[in-house]
Amino acid sequence: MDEDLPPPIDSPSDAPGRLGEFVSLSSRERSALAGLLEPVQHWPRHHVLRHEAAEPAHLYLLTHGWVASSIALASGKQQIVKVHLPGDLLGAPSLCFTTTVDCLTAMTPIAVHAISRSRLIATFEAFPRIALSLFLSAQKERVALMESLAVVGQAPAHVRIAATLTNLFDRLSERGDAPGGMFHMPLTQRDLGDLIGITPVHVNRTLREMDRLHLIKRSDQTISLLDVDRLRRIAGLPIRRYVFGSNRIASV
Amino acid sequence: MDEDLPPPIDSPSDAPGRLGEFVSLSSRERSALAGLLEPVQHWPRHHVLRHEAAEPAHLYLLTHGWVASSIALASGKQQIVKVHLPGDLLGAPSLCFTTTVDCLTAMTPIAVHAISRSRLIATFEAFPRIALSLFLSAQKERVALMESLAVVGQAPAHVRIAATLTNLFDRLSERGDAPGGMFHMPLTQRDLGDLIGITPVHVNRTLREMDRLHLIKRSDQTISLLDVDRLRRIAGLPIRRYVFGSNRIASV
DNA sequence: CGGAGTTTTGAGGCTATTCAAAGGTCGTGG
DNA sequence: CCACGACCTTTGAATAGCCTCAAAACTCCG
Repeated sequence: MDEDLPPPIDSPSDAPGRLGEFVSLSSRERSALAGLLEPVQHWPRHHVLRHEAAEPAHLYLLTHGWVASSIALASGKQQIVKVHLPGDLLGAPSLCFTTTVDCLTAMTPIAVHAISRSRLIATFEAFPRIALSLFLSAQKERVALMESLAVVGQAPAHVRIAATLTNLFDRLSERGDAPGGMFHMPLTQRDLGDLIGITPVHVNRTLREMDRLHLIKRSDQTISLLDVDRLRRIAGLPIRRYVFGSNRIASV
Repeated sequence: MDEDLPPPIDSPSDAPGRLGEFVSLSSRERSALAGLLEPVQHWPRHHVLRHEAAEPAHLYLLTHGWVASSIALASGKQQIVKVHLPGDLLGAPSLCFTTTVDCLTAMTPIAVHAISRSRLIATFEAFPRIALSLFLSAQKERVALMESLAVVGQAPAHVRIAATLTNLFDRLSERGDAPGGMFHMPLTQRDLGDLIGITPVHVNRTLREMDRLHLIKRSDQTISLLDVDRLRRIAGLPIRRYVFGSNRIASV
């Protein structure tokens, strides 16, 4: 099985990906979104898509691979604030600032479509339902950050790891990329540390302990969640249901 | 004492407050926003405006006082993810979920206008520029959370406190509520702890140490930042400039 | 005046950090 | 094909920062 290679999003109707997740868009709206996408670009692992404190001229739609969004502190440490997966829109938080807020780094080989900031804003004004959809997606990202903050602020290392792994599992599962709790895990232990606010050394000891408890199994760059339910209970976060399906905001 | 009570926002043109911060709205748009506001409600300190896991039928525009948005973990601990000040829109993160994400608690006596969720969404579709404006505000909130996460994840206690105090100072200063670095500080040391992920005992020792170093001075429920520049350097976060003024997105 | 919540202080313990180094993996170039 | 370097993982030992428990002093409010 091609379990760690999600199908690239190529056809125009799929192109907007998660951009219309909360609002069912008309075909006119979907093609307006697809029209924003510049030709696909491919980049290798470790490529910096956009530095911190740069000119925020573009956003990116990630169609393949993983991208970390990170913030550097004066102390020299950095926090990864989000690991982006395929379908995610990158760079939106910098939209209201004169200079980019986060650094976007490829954690795997990636494929992205650039999106012009000014054209996106023009599309907002022409297509209010697209604006509504992206607004709701932004709120969803806010909630993800709120939960990360809660876990990093209040929980010990093994809980932070459990929360991170179940979160990745859930998001990968939406595209069928984590069958049987197993998925490709390109983050190094240092990356994981930067993500959850823990030293790589301590990440190692904690992972090793979770391994010993048969919560996870690691091999190569692959991880298996052996007991997702128990990991969720350890993480201590509620399962959230999106406004979707029947509640999804219908087409006009 | 009335000296630290900011003037309430009452006239219809002011009512939208920060809702139009990034887009200059027409008077028609402004009155559409003002029309969303239900009559003002007043609540005492410690009142829970909206519990976690409740029905998300309303948002709130805060016009007076401080409100904490918090998330509870299974461990019994809670994280305050944001301290809202007058002009802030409360409850938006829950918009795309079937159940509310955060708990909204008054930290002072407050005044709020409820906003119907469904009417807000209808307004989005009718007024694309309002949608754009609220979208940008949501991105700004996202950045605030990203910075909180970075500080809580990577910095020791005194840095977290410096970042929190300068952030409050900056936001209060926009409305002239922190003259000379002095402002009313209704958060208890326990609240501060819940906000930055530190035990109240350790918050106390750290505040006391910062007091000794002449960085801050505390009395009553009031705090003075004696050296804002040094506090900013300790916090280690860049000063961000908003897309505003000449860059502000003009009226059609 | 009593009671509840907040601030302050002390002592001891635990989690996570720092520093250091060895062993492993992988890609690259000789 | 092997040797090398770069990076990652693993392990150990000592330490620092923060937590827990506990209790006293203080403030505020009824």
